[in-house]
Parts: sequence; structure tokens; C-alpha cells
Amino acid sequence: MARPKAFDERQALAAAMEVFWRAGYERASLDVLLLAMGISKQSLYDTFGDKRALYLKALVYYRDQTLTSMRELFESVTKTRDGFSRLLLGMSAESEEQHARGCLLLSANLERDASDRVVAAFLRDNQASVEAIFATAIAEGQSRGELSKKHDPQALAKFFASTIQGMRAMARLKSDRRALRQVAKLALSVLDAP
Amino acid sequence: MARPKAFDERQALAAAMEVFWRAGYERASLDVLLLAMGISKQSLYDTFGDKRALYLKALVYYRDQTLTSMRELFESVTKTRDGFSRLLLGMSAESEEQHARGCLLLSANLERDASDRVVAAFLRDNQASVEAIFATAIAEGQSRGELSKKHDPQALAKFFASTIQGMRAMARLKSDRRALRQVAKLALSVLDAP
DNA sequence: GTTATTCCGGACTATACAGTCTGGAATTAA
DNA sequence: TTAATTCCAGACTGTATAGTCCGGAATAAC
Repeated sequence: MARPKAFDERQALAAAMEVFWRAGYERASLDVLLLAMGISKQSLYDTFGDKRALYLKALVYYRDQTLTSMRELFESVTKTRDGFSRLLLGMSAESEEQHARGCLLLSANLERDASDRVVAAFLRDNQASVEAIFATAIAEGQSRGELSKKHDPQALAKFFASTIQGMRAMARLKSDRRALRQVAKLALSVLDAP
Repeated sequence: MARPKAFDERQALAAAMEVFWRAGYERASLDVLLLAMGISKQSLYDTFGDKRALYLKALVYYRDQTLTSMRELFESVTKTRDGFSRLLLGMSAESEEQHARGCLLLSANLERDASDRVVAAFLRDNQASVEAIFATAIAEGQSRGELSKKHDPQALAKFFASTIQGMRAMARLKSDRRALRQVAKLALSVLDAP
């Protein structure tokens, strides 16, 4: 009875996410978004709602990707410490382009209006998810005897979540792999407490 | 011969900085800026140039304040470790309002256009200054015998600069003093290397 | 073929905002 | 008093941008 959608909604969303990622919310104009997504303005409003709704969907899309890859990372590794090592040193080794682009959610946090409760709640939820992944990995490492039980897994999880954001901010400003590696190694040394 | 300026330029700049700090560059409209500064549009353009020039002056003003207070902090303390402790734990203990406002320069870094070389260069310079303050304090602590020489002062300086930014990002999202204190203590533990 | 839906392009609206300009009053020193 | 400068209020311009609306073509199911 009706003509079906001709474009891949997921793919269009991924394209929109890329634009928001590179430009930020305000500088991502509809023109640029439409061009990148390859659809018409009409289709965008029909499918995703307004610009802000599209942005929120892009944040969700990004979060799903990053959380999945983090879970996979810790599953793929036998030692928790290796997981964090690969995470932090991997970030340090990213390209200049990746460093400049940074993290969509960190940017979202710092460019958002302080009164924006919707984005804030979403980001808090994501932060909690990340910390949960880290905390369970650490707790497992501790019960396995791999890691010292000196520090609370929750606290360590927060510490690494904070470290990642600090490194992301640094990397965005200056893509200096050596400096990032130094920071990463010092952060990892916290896991080596006797 | 000529009528002198009737307003305090420094005070007006401080007011503008507050607005940029709370709202960010884009959301800080001229109307709000003028209201906060207590001057007319004409005076603003005569005295500070356009909005961007005012923003850059506000960044300088902020940097001068924070660098000075950091230098004073490390001068006022006999042990380097106490300096970092007061810095990080002091940040953790800030008010909810202060946490939400965050750091003007961190926000500037993450909300800026990736192609904005002027702001980027300014922020890189500031980052270098902060690291220099940290590094000399650490080197002094090491030569004093207070701190272990296990880690490079430059690397430790970068680590703490990164930590502060991570904590600032966390605090902006959720004003959780306990969590911030946990992160601070773990970061400080890096100084206790045997 | 009919009907319902989607697509696109483009026109159009409304709005917010930075920046300029004008007029006139106020303030200083010579 | 005069000249120079600063101040403010407000009008005005130009521009960028989100969002709506319309016309017409395409594509599906019935």
C-alpha cells in the first residue's frame, strides 16, 4: 500500500553521528547533516524528528557502540590489567585525527547547557555503565588473585573513567602520543599497588 | 580634554568571563553579556572589540587567575604532596554550583571548533604552564627527598594535569564529592611509589 | 488503476543574533 | 566656552539557521 523507506535509517544515523562528533551540536547545521546523511530535509523530520531528537539518537548510537566495544575488550582478555592497558595505551596510539575528534559524549557534557537535564541524565547513565564494566572487571581480577584488593573496585572504576576523560581532553588539544603514553602508564601503575 | 572611561575595564571583563564561564561562548549572547557587564554595546565594541576578542580576553583573565593561585598554592606549602593533595581534594570539596560550572578552559577546549588554531594555541600554552608549575614542584620534592625519584617529573606533571581535567568533567556531570575524593586519593597514591 | 506513502527540491517563514550607525547627553581639560 | 571623548538607548542591517509547507514524481499493495 505504501512506499517503503528507501534509505537505511541506521546508516543515516551513523552519518549524522559523525557530523555531530566532528562539529558539535551547534555547529552541525542541518545543511551539513542532510548532505552527510544523503536524505532530504523532509525525510529527516519524518524519520528522526527535529535536530535535537536526531542528536539524542546519535548519542545513543555512539554509546551503544562504545559500551559494546568496552565489554568485548574485557571479555577478550584474560587479565583485567591487560584490558585497561589496551584501553589506555590504545587511546594513546590513535591517529592525530582521532585525537582531535575526541569523545562525542565528553564533548556533549562540556558543551551542553548546564540546565539541560535530558542530556545530563543520559550521560550520567552512560558513566554509570562504564564504571560498572570497569568495576566488575576489577572485582574479577581481585578475586582471581591477579589484582591487589587494596583499593575498592568502584573507586578504581571511577578513577579510570576519570583518567580516560582527562586523556581525551589532552589528546584533543595536542596529539602527543608519548605524553599520553606516560599518563596512561602512571594511571595503570595504580593497579600495581602491593 | 576627553571624558575618561566611566567603568572599570577589569571589572567588566570579569563579569564577561563569568557569563562565558556559565554559558559557554555560543550561548553567551551579547544581550546577556552587556547586562552583566553593565555597559552599552557601543562601549563594548570600543573597548574590547568584537565578541570573540572579548572571549579571548576573558580566557586570558581566567588563566592569569588560575595560574597565580596554583603558584601560590605550591609556594604556601612545605611538601609538594600537600600541594597536590590540597589541589585535588579542594576541587572535590567544591560546591555543587562550582562543579556544574567546571573549568572555563576545559570547556573552551571541548566546545571549540577543531580548526580554531588561535584558541588551541592559547590552551596549549596554558597547559604547558600548568605542567611546568607541577613539574618544578615535583622536582623540588624529589631533590628534597620527600618524593621518590621513580617517576619523571614531567610525566607526573602531565598525569596530574590530566587527572584534574578528568575530575572536572566528572564533577560537571555529577557533583559527587565522595566519588571525586576517591579519584583524588587514587591519583595521589601515584606519588607514594616506593 | 487506485490509494497510500515516501521521496526530493525548493520556496517560504520565523527568529535569533552579531555588528553598525545615529543622536544626543555627559564629562573632562584647555 | 570649546573641543574631544565617552556614554547610553535604540534603530537598523545582514545573515545564518531551524523548521514548515507545497508540488510533483516514484513506489509499493490492493
